[in-house]
Amino acid sequence: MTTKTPTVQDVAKRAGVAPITVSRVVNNSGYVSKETRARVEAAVTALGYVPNRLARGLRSKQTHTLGLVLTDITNPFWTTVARGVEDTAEAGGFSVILCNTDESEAKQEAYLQVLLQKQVDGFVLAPARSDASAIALIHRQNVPVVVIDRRVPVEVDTVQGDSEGGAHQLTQHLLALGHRHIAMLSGPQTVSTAEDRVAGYHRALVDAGLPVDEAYIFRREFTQAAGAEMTQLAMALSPRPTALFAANNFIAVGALKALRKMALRVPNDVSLVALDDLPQAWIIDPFLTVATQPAYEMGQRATQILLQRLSHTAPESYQHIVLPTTLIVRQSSRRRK
Amino acid sequence: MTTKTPTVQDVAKRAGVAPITVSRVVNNSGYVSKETRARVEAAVTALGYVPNRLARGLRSKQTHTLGLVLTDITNPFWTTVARGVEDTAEAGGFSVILCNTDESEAKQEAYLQVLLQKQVDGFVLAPARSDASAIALIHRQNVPVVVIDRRVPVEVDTVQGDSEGGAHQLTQHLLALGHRHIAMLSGPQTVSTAEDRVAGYHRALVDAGLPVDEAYIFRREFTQAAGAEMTQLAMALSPRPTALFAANNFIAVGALKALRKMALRVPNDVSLVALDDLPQAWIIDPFLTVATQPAYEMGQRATQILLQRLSHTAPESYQHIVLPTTLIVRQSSRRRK
DNA sequence: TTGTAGGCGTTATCAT
DNA sequence: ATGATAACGCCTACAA
Repeated sequence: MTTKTPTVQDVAKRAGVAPITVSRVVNNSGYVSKETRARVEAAVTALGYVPNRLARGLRSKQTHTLGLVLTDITNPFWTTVARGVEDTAEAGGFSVILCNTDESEAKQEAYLQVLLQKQVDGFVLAPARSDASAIALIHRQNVPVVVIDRRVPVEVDTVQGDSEGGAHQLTQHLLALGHRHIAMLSGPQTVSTAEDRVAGYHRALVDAGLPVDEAYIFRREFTQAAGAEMTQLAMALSPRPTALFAANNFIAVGALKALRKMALRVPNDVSLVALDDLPQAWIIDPFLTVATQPAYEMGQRATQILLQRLSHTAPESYQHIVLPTTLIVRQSSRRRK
Repeated sequence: MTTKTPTVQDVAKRAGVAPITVSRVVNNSGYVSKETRARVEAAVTALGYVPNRLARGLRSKQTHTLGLVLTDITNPFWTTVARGVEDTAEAGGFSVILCNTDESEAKQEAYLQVLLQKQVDGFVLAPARSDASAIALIHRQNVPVVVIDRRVPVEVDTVQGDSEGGAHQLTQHLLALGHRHIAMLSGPQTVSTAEDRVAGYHRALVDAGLPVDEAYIFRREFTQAAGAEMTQLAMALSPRPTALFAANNFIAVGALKALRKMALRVPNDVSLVALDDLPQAWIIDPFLTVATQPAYEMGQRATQILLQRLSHTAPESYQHIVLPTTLIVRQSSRRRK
């Protein structure tokens, strides 16, 4: 089977028109008479013509493709963000290439390079670290980026959940229940989201006129294993915390598993709250008190801003969107005994 | 900022060589003297040159990109498959574009078109339906495909889990525990995987010399909602089933939720088994008896075959790989009282 | 409403 | 070991 794939030329010849006319029909651009259009369309289907986007992109400098670079595709928070991005992009006539960095800077740079080489028109990026290097790399090629979920020390559009506010909400909730020793199980210090959550926790304590004991603040990865480890350390403190704050959903699951191993019951023996929900699809019986972020909307908003930048309908100045979290009180938190 | 992005030409000029030499350096192809290479590399970094993959693909007819088209990215079975594909592709120097069809044929066709236009070198495809149309569309453009998870009525490479065998295993397990009325909660009749699981269930009953009552076999979507609905219907049968067989993990979760609503306990009041496991990351306390498929390996094998086809090192004849399932007996199944 | 000419950035082919 | 030339398939710019 060496039948060369048909090109605009072939279609044009068959329809008895010039190549450019075929282009106009296929792209719905410019004037084409009804009859010509019909003839061209017939030729297209007869030949099984498929436009070559490489050639199109090479010539037009527009690939109508966005790069979406996330840190953890196994976390439903991120798959939900991805849905928001994808739906919005599709509605705007854009495709999305999704890449997963596993929080690795090396992987991130490799993917960014590939996507830049593929001439994506723009990026939605959750930087593996809250530093400027990734954004600098992209900006160097004059490609727009919207940073999602995290802050970075560069001027760039950003869309985040209100980590600080959500953490404040949850901590306040625990304080109102009478808890005075609350351990904070957070993520890496290099990720702004983690530090914002620590800040919200901090502010709630200060607001309540309570001292902040650094020994009760833990910083590890955003993983189950880290959550379990931090829980063990926290429960060894004296005085022992009566409540735990998990800075994300994976940490919360790790905490639950560790507590179960230590034969401690939630919320009877210790209260547990988390920022980010657990995936409803897998939870038979939701019981965790959480502050949830509007993940889908975050993806939507980020993409809208990006599309506006691409169509030059965005305001000159960079935008910084912060979307509020929602407190959902369930059964994992209760009044201190 | 209207600084045009540098091209091979610019690099060539700066290094005092011909464009083709730059190409040879960047791609490590052909002979280049040490000194020339050094000069070119210096020019590349000085200018911040990034190769244009569109132009490269247009000229060389190879994009080193694979299309991965799946039916449900929210299901960890599929994210695990995706990991297997991605890792294998990356090791072979290929990128992957991941698309999610939501089991919709319309979405599937749209994505296939876009990917074909982007000139992907090959596909790993989980067809939304077990029919030939999608594969025909791809084959028409002379692009190789490996079908994963499902059978199709066309000659093509396939990689599947042993659905029939796994279902047989699980049913036999329930029969050995004394269950005689087992309801089968399966997926759509149009998906081969669902029907293979029904077939395995069927064979186990026949092997045991038991009659097969079609009333105990349900076919809906592979979703939680469908699982809950089928469970309600099943538990209304007379005689009431003492065990339920969920044809996938989502159906199992739906069944669990429905049973809980009916105040029926697993496994005290009814046994439940499933094909496909639940994601360990989110399960505090795994208790479901399952037959698991080697999802990661399925992705790996499919990609290996695809890469072999692309390098013309695959055997002439199409391959049909069937990977065995593993029975994991936990606490959701017990002897009939 | 339709067409002509040329070039996007790269590499295959054929020299030297 | 390096280079000149052309071509990949499409679309922008400019006619007619």
